[in-house]
Amino acid sequence: MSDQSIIKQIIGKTVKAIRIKQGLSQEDLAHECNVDRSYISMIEVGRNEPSVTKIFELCKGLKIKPSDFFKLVEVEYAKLQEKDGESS
Amino acid sequence: MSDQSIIKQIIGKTVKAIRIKQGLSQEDLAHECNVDRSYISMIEVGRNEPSVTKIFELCKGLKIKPSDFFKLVEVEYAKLQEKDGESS
DNA sequence: TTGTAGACTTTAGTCGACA
DNA sequence: ATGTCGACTAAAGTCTACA
Repeated sequence: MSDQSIIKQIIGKTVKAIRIKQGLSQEDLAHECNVDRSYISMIEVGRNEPSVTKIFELCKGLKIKPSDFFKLVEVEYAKLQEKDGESS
Repeated sequence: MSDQSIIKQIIGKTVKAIRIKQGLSQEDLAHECNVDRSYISMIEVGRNEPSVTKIFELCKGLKIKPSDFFKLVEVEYAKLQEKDGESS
């Protein structure tokens, strides 16, 4: 229940953080990736969880390697797992 | 058109390769991740593209870090991009 | 042990318009 | 420059059963 929604929140925050750091607007990024601007917004806000394909495209626009992107996500995910107290 | 289907093929092959290496059956993995076995099959065959959330769960069962998983995917993806002749 | 089919519910993803 | 609503099409994801 928690897991399914946690990931998309993290992805959204991560995309936004990188986009800001690159000095891009949502529209800039949307244009780079050939998607609608509103879709970028949905992702960043955590309303939609982008598919891997989309994330690869986003990473192209964000000029970051997908594996590096997921490393960031992974770290945040691990943090939240601690809080929730997940015993592997 | 090509890109959208390439990724799921790569993900499928990658999941399968790791699963085999771990000596797990599809059913073992399905049980680890609390999903149906047929779903694992669909992924491996490249019929469905699992969401990031699902991939994180799969990685837990496969005992691999998501970022490492995506590194493998990324490498294969890069290879195919060469073949297709993607500039950038 | 794996692939697939079918039927179903939920969600991603596209787009235009408005706050 | 960003979030959201509404409506739509496509695809994910679940499950049972059969090759």
